[in-house]
Amino acid sequence: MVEFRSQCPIASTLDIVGDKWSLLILRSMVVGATSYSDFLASAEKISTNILAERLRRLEDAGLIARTTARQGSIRGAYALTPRGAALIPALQELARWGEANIPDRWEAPERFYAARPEDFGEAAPADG
Amino acid sequence: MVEFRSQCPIASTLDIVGDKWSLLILRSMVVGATSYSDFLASAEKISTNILAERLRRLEDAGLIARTTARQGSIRGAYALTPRGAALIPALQELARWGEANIPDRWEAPERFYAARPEDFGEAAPADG
DNA sequence: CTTTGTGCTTGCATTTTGCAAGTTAGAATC
DNA sequence: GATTCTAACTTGCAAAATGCAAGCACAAAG
Repeated sequence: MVEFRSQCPIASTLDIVGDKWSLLILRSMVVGATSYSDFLASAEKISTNILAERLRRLEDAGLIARTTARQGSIRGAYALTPRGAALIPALQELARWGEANIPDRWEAPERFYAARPEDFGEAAPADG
Repeated sequence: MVEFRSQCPIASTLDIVGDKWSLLILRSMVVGATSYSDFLASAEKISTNILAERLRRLEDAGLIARTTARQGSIRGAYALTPRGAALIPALQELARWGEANIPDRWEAPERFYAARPEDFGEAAPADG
């Protein structure tokens, strides 16, 4: 369980996702990552033990859900829960700040700024 | 100097303010804290060495400015720079998420959600 | 039934954070 | 003008988080 430093909503949010990696994992999910190897492939080179531990913590915190890709498969497919997707506006603001205030950053892909919490509901979006 | 893990604007923003304390210091400034002892008095009990180091880093990063309260005084008064104030929307989104998704958090004071980056320009707001 | 690849775990080094105590300098007290 | 007082730090060491490299389990492919 998470230990909260105070009852401040910002401090408490950071107690859940304020480590060095959690928000980056969520970011990757917003732009389509679903598997362990997807996360490992991101530009920031997270190490495997940290990734495994963060995925567990984010699952425990109800921000992501692991739905094994096929029956009995070890291969997990991770998806944002509504609770996790509710962090999208915060991620977008952090991205906007970085683009505006740090030179030579990537421009986030359009789908990132277009993403909305409602897109990550219980059902997968209809396909056509 | 900050080492960036990648050119991702989110990752880079977190490389600057993504430690355990920086965003909380900025939060305190948004609601009026200006001195070292103001920051120490916040509910989260930051330790003095960390606080001193974070203030230095935030100043180096151009997010806050130290303006000694009076000529020759050791007593510093810290203020958000426009660059630091530009993080206010991100702080507000983190607070909104915490209020909506973690039980029993404080409600942020009205002045916090009312704060806007433009309020922290070069000049102090007119008084009347 | 060996090879390949994904999804992890383990062990240990390094870095970051935390705690308690000490230091320095201006302000107030006498 | 010495004596507290308090704000603003620094220092030393313990504890926790992170990083790196290697290893292991399991499934699919050949």
